[in-house]
Amino acid sequence: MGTKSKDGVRRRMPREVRERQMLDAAVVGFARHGYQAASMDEIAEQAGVSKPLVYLYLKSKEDLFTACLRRERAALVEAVRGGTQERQVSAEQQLWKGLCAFFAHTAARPDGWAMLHRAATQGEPFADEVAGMRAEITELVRLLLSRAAEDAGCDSEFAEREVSGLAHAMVGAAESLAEWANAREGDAPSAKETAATLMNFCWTGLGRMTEGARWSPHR
Amino acid sequence: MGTKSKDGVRRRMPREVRERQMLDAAVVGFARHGYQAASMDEIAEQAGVSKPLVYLYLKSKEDLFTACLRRERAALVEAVRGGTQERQVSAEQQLWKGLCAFFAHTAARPDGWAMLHRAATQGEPFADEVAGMRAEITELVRLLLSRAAEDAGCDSEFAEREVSGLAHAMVGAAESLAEWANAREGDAPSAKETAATLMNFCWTGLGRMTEGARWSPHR
Amino acid sequence: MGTKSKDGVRRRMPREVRERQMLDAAVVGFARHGYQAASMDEIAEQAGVSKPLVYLYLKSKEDLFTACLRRERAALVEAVRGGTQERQVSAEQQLWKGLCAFFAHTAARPDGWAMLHRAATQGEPFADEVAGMRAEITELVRLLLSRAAEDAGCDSEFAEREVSGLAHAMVGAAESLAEWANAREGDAPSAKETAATLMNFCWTGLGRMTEGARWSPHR
Amino acid sequence: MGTKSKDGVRRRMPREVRERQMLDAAVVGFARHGYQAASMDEIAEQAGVSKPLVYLYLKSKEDLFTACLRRERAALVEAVRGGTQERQVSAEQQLWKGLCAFFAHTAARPDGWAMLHRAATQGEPFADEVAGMRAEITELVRLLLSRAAEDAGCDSEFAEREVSGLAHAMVGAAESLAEWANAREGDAPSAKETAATLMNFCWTGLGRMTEGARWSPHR
DNA sequence: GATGAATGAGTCTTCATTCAT
DNA sequence: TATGAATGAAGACTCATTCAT
Repeated sequence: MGTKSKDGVRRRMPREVRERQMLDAAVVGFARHGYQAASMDEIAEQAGVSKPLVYLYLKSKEDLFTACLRRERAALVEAVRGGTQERQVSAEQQLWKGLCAFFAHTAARPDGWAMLHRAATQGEPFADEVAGMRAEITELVRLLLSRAAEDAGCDSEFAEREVSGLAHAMVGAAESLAEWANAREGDAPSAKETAATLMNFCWTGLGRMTEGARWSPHR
Repeated sequence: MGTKSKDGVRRRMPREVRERQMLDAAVVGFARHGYQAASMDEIAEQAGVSKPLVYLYLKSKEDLFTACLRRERAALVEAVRGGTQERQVSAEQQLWKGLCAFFAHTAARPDGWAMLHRAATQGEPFADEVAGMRAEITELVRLLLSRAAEDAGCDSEFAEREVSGLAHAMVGAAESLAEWANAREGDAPSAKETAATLMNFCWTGLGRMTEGARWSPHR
Repeated sequence: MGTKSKDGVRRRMPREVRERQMLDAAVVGFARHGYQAASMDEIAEQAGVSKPLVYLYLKSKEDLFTACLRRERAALVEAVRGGTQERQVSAEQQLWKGLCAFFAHTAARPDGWAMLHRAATQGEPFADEVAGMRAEITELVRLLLSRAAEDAGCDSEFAEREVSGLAHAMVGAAESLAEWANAREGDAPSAKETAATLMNFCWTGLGRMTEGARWSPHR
Repeated sequence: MGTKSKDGVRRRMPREVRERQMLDAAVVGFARHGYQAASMDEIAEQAGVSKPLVYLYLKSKEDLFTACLRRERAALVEAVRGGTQERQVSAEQQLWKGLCAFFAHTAARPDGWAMLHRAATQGEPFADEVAGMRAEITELVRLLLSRAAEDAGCDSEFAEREVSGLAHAMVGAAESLAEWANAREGDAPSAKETAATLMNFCWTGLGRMTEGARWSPHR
């Protein structure tokens, strides 16, 4: 139980390393059980460390959770931003790259993503942190949609509020797809496949909207 | 504290009524704090009943949660089904009606919806129940999309798997929009507005897909 | 262990009674070990109750301590006041009665007194409560000394500050004597004996002071 | 953090010096928080040393406390003895000198005195040590009082037990006054003033007692 | 039908103390 | 000499749950 050297004694490790191990274990625990149900005992054991050490390094359960949150959030945002940063390409291409990066990341770090996703529905203490992340990503998407509209020569009628709603829908759809893709074992679709599904789903509609067309219930 | 008659004595009420009060209180508690953080004490007090009575009627916290889940699930599914049941109309119209019903319901019972939504990320004991509901709704959507494809004379190329993904994306988008709409205070959009946003977003793309067109990264 | 009925089952008791038992046990615990070292587990066991009940009724260790403090303080102050209340008699007689009452009380409730005494040197949270009690008693003594001076036709030279110091000395001496008397087992002096010791010690000096005489190091 | 030389490296210091630093820090800690609440972490940090070093030098918290106790006790007793040692002068003058020395010392080392004073109400482990000190000082006073009685030609009626009580009262009064004097900020009385207050208070009474007079409640 | 009284089991958190270097 | 790394043991506190009336 825990990281041991060859002669069965637990190794001393630099703080940095141990801290990473703890965060790793914590992410798994929080992802699987949620904030409340996750137990510090289990996390410590999973990290191969005694509980006091966890408290020495990470102060409290709340702080530990926040630290995990921040790390995973940073990793995710960076991944998504990475695909969106090239200024040369069109908004369409950027969105595509971003989606690919998103699905690749969520597939590569399923526990990290699960934790972030669950965190959205945990209690107040983390509302801000989580809302912040969601806002960050949604804003990213909103900007892209907005720019796509501009590229298409769309006038200001394509109001802020409408784009906002679309961005939220998009993010929700992406999250749901990520969950769905991760849930499959064996025949999980590739990140690109999933991203393509989403692009297929919405891009045309978005294009038509920029042209001023609106869907209406009457016919 | 609690429901009292004019002379200060707690009223004896038929089981049915008391049970509803408990479920109501529980839904609020679970919605606001999540399963783990919600406390039986608080729920009992909120329901105006002593704790032992809650246990007498609902057996355990887990059972109470499940009961809430089932009730809210049934209400939501029924609401959505209501808009989709008319066999005469087109799949498009049915989807539209269903979305309207969904957003209307989530707006009318925010706590119920919040609980269902949170439940999706609570621990294992309820995974089945919640997954069941999600599957039920997703299946509903999947059928509609499938039928829309058929209506459009689309052949079987529009494979099961692709539609499945779309249905998940759709449901995720709807959930996200519902959350977004509920979060707004004051200028919350109407159910129809929200539904229209979503239809705009996806319906055209869906149409094009049924025609065999696919979005592709290369141009 | 704990209060049991004849058939070995722990009895249900009205809250009031149980609360008193808890306070009794807590006073003993706090008196013997001090605030920090006293354990809630031990207190609960001593009271013949489970820990949660202690928390249900008394909220927290700090609150429990405060409750004990208040109860013992009230009892002590009332006891001392009782001997001092008769307005007819001289200050001298009142002081005498007060001292007798004080020593009688501290002898009758050694744990209560020990707790109060220890509390004076526990940490900040209780500083106010304890300081308040000390101030209350010291003020009582100060008034008596002041009045004794008046009775002796002493002018205002017998300044406030000087009386204040005397009152503190008096209280300190009394506390020390109480401790000393309680520590003896077997040949403990009676309350009256102890009170007489103190009166002997200080009353003449006090009298001379009111006449304007002062002790001085030079002869 | 800690004593560092100019180039930022912690200085190697002779054991003696380090040990003094630790005791100094410990006295402050124990004085402020009491034995239980004082933390070894804080003490080590305050001393500018790592915790293992504290354990290397002082073995355990209990030993550390005892060491502090002994040091402060020795310092206090020596200070008081210093004023009492001259055999030439009268018991009265010796008592006066002793009191002056006591109040001067407690004012000069408030933390040391606070620690000693608090120690009197800490748990069993130190009861002996503390009782020892109290006994030492009380005995000192008792001897003086006894000698004063002798000087006054008082016969053995002035029984041992009576003097014992008086000594305890005296010590208690002195402690209380020391506390009271230390608590004042700004207008704190000088050691001599405080000592004079106490002499005024008791010396006359003591004189009368040696003459056989006794205070009695009946007139 | 309804509840005040009561608890077993478990959680987070802290602290004095010791290795290994 | 001196310390960063690490932990066993214990304490405060809470919660779902049940008895006895």
